[in-house]
Amino acid sequence: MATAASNPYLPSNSILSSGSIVHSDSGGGGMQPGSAAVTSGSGGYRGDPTVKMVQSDFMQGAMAASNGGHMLSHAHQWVTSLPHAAAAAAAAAVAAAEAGSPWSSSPVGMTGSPQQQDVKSSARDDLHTGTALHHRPPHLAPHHTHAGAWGSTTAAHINSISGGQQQQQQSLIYSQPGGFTVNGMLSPGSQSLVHPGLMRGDTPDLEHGSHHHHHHHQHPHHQHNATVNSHDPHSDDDTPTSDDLEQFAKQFKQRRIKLGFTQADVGLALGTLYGNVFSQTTICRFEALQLSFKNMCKLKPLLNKWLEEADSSTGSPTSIDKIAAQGRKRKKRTSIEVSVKGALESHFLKCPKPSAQEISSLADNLQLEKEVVRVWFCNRRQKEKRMTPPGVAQTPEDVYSQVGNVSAETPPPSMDCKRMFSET
DNA sequence: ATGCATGAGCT
DNA sequence: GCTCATGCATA
Repeated sequence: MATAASNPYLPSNSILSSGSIVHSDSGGGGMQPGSAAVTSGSGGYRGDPTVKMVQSDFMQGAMAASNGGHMLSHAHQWVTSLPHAAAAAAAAAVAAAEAGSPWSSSPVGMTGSPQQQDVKSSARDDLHTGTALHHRPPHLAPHHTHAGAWGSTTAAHINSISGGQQQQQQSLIYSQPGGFTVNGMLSPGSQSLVHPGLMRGDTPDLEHGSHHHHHHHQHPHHQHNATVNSHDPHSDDDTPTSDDLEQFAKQFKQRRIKLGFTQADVGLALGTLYGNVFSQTTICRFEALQLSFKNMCKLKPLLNKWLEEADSSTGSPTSIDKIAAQGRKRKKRTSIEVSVKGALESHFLKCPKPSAQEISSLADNLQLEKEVVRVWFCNRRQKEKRMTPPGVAQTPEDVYSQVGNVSAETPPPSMDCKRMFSET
């Protein structure tokens, strides 16, 4: 096959590159004979349908599978990223003051496993942002499968719950290393960010109203925790609660905007300060509370430091250096037609975790690469986890009110969703 | 602000 | 294969 040495995914055949993937017009998940121009037609790099385990956990219905049936289509293929110098846009007038706290409803279900590579020694920090008037009991609420978001108002322990299938993660806190930077730049001015000491008093808006009202309901649960070697089971000053995070995120966003920084600026600054750069996406998701609980906990200290640094430097020109240049080949984003998306969502509702075989069938029917479909499901599941579950009415307060669910929610028996469609 | 993607680490 | 963290590219 003609393949570029550098591109494992290079489309060997560019023959059938019909621009339009689809020209469907009817909603309902109709597929049509289109072209396989969806990112290369070659086999791809993987194709070993072997295992297939379905556990199926959460499932909730709250979406509709509707589609429009129009849209344009793009041909996808790999692109060689080009160097782009980003110009800094100075205008970031955002003014969004929306209020929405999607979460604070589902329990978290992650375990803690070490990961990461740059966890330095650390000192704990933060949490003094001003809230934390509450405490959370040392119990977890490993509810079952309904991953909606993260820990409820109280459960926030990331210790190690071993809920069922989640793994990995890293320590929550770490501070800056001895003082080196990967970018080769350190913010001038103050390195001891540990305590800005004084801050400008022009920001009286520290409203942590604190209107917490968290009740919880948790029940013992399955599994076994086991092994708990050294550890203070009582540390009650670490691990912020969901409320803490929510409050912090809001404040953070507000201050950030007030100070005139964009999300991207913050991400870069973090790199400069700690050596850990983050993208605008991550900052955005943090503010929007769209990260996993654990991830939020990890980022909070860093952002908190940045905040201190930022607000203490009245007129200091923030060091904004550019680090860029990424020369990597990335697959061009595949645009999935709305109609196809509708079909995928329908299937997702039926079976969030399709087997490899099912994915293949689906891919075939939808004329998408198997990999694309697989990834779509992965992303979908991930999204389900962070999105506010019911979305529908139900104030955070009401969520907790649902006591009585102390039933033993047995882990969903793995059921297999066999192919539900065929093409003969 | 988000959709699709990559990769690490774990089963 | 999956989850989870993270981000480029895009709407």
